[in-house]
Amino acid sequence: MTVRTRFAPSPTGSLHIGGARTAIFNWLFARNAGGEFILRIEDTDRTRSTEESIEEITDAMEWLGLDWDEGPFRQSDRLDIYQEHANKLLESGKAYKCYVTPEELEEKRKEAQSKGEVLRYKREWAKLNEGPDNPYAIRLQTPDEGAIEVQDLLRGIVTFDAGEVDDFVILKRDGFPTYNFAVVVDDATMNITHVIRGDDHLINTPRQVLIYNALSYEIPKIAHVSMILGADNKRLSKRHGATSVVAYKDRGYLPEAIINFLSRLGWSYGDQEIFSKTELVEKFTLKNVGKSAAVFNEEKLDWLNAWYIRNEPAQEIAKLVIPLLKEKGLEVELDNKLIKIVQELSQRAKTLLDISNTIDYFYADEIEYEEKAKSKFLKPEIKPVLQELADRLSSLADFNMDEMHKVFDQVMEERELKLGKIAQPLRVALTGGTVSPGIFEVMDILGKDEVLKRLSKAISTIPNN
RNA sequence: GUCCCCAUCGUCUAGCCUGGCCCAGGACAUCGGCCUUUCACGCCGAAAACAGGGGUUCAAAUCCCCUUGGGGACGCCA
Repeated sequence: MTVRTRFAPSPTGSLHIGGARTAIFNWLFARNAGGEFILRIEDTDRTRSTEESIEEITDAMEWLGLDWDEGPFRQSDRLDIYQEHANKLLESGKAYKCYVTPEELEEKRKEAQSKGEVLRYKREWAKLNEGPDNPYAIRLQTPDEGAIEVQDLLRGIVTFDAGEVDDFVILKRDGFPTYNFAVVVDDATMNITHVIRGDDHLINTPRQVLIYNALSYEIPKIAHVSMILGADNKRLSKRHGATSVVAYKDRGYLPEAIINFLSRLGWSYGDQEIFSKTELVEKFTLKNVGKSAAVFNEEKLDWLNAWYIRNEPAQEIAKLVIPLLKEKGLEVELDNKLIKIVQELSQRAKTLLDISNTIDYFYADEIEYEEKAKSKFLKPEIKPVLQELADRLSSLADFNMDEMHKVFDQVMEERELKLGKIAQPLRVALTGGTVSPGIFEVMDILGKDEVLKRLSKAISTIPNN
């Protein structure tokens, strides 16, 4: 039988980190098994679901490279299927109509709460408000005692007391299914073989088991993976800062880094840290998935992102940087110069923004000096050195790094100066600051004319003692 | 409160199932050093954990129990 997994987000916001991890696990599991990955939108909450969210989620998944074989299906398009199933249960007496209004229940709930209790729905309330035209919800008739066993691929058999589960709603009075009902009907009718989802759903599973049984559907294999927590050990949420995939995209992270990082959260393969996507597909098994919750550690993500920026071809990174520069009002083409710059800057960037934010001096018409750098390095005693450098560099017929090195060797020897003594002032002259790629690389990228122009500006800036 | 899940360095984790190879390995972060024209990269090194208690056993991070701690769920949300 073909393995079929699914990712079933509810469109109430953009794809968040936890959802992305679940999606990745399902995707990897399916791809590893040569199976199929289905995308299903769980939009049964009419008040909270939005079109924009659906688009944001699919965009984020495409960006991550999580391609799906079927879907996106929408539960809101399948209402007749759920109703059909609910009617079947109604006819067989496994479910019944409940006329109690949500408001009445809410009141009872509050009342119980004030007594420190939890409301347990009572079957005999069902006929309250009964009338031919009165709206009703459909509830599943559940056993009052006994044990409900859940087979979990990661945790083994988890046993629940049937007494804990009361007659829950499967079809709301608006005709929409509840989460538990829709999930079961969908997973069954879509022939899902493996359900991989967050830990927070484990508690729902006994209810779903009851539905499967009532419908005489086979229960798929289920694995509950642990959740991702924030640094404070609380469930990852808005107050932890950036929690959506797009937020990380916008902050200059690469999809490869996110995939790699999220895969390693709760899953491992010996001591290996860096995984290409193909490698992940090859190596992913549920056996290596851990059971405990994982804290989202942005520093490690940074390290991975830096690794990918460093190791990706400069041309590819350059393509990603261009739109970022455009946003800053810097129109740049994908040419040799840009690729060379990116090649250098990517060695010292954690995110794409680190590149786009430190690139300006390569394109500036006029260099502005950082005050501190200027006062520390552009001092009178260095003026003749810079002048000599300028003279010698200007006479170079071939402005390449070999020749530049020779010029520097000569100047260093004559003046008995170490390279460091010359390089820093020169760096300030050329870049305006004290941090940049190697000085020869910088000169190579700027080219002879620009180097001489900037040198002469620096020289004229320095007072004569 | 009730139910469910979880528990190895600050963090992600290896080892746990199938006890001995573990005075617990790797990675991020931290600190020190080397390299060096700055910043990075790279390399070398340091510090850093089996939550506590009780069993079982010749032997326990590994098996069992209790405690503690953390998380999740208790909706006509998903």
